[in-house]
Amino acid sequence: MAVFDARQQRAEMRQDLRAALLSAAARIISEDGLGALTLRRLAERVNVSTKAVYTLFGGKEGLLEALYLDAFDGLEVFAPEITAIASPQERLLALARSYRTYALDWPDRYAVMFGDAATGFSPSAESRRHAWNTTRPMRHTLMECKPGMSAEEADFVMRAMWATMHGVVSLELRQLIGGREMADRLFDETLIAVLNHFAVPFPADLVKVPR
Amino acid sequence: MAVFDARQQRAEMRQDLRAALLSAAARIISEDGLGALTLRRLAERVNVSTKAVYTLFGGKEGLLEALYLDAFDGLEVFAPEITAIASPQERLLALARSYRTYALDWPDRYAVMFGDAATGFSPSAESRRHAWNTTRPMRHTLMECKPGMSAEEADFVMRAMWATMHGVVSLELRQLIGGREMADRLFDETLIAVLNHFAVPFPADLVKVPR
DNA sequence: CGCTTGAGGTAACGATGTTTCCTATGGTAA
DNA sequence: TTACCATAGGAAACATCGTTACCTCAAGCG
Repeated sequence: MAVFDARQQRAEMRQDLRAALLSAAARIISEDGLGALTLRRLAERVNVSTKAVYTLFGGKEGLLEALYLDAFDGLEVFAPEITAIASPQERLLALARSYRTYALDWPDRYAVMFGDAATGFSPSAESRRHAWNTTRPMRHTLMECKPGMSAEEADFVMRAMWATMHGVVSLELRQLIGGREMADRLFDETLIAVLNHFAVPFPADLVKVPR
Repeated sequence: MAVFDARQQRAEMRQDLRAALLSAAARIISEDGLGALTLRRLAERVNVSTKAVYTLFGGKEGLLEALYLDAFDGLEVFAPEITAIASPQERLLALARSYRTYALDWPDRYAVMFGDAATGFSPSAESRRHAWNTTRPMRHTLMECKPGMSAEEADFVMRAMWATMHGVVSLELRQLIGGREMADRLFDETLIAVLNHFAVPFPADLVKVPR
């Protein structure tokens, strides 16, 4: 009993340290960008040595993979406020817009999710599957918008939506799109273009686009 | 005269060294990825010291900016073979597909164009304008597809196309899309969805999409 | 011909990810 | 209980990175 408690306490401390490192890393990234995430700086902030990152994550690559998973999980944090919306169409639109808001609010977290190979990190197949799974609420809402839609079709349309959302957001973050209102229109219109193409009922007046 | 020749020869050697560094850098990136591009390795391959990169580019960031511009210029290399196509619609489709081919053939060059801030490099406003200018042939073809289209509208539709193309290609490169044939369909269908949405005449049977 | 200017090599500097060595603490078998 | 052992984590060294003083030296100038 005492032994079990001690073991459990050790496991908890391990988890606590892991969580502390992850949150500190996320904070560093939010504050000074992904390039500022250094093992020494991270360790100093949590008051441990850099070795802790190796025992817990196996190195910086493992740390980045954990941050990758956390960043995708963060996408779902918006869901609670949105699931209350009755209309599936409005809910789908809200989910899509929250995706963009998330990316614009935490561009460096988004960079972890879609950053290139310069970081030396490439997510594992399992992590990529996890990333895809975070689109489940959106796929579910999508099927509510078009009853009778097969799961395969929903998957395909979801990928199309994801691609267009990511495309607009990615170009916007790199300032390859004009201004904010241009990106607003672009996001809504490409979204509605894809939904219309796949015959997903979507009232056009839902998206207020000045033409 | 002899003075001018000598000066010209010096300038030429400068340009030669600059070109040699750029091509060697591109080769290193193609061979071992963007993370393998090191000033020491680059200098060794061209048989100069790392200082040459500083006098010619001002540092690694300047080198990356030059590679950024070159990578976008590489997009237009496909144009000559494509401009021969008579039908504007088929030409537009060919241009779009060549964009994807370019990205899939040189993923690391594409990473330089759209890589995140982890490299510590962010293109200047002028470089971004140059990047946008490489879409000119596509915009021109777009206007041929829909006579009477204003330049502003063409710009907007071009941005929508770019976003969807980049979105699909980006997810594909990160293996966030199923297989090759899935990405094939996704690319063509999102493209046609956008063009249809903006009322660009585009024969549906031009894109062979098994439904 | 003496002077200046600038490109480019050498070597050092600070910082990074990683590894090696060591310590100490908690669990385990006799 | 006691002696052994496994493991987490700290300290410091290592290889490598981008960068920068410092120097050399050849080309252009009066």
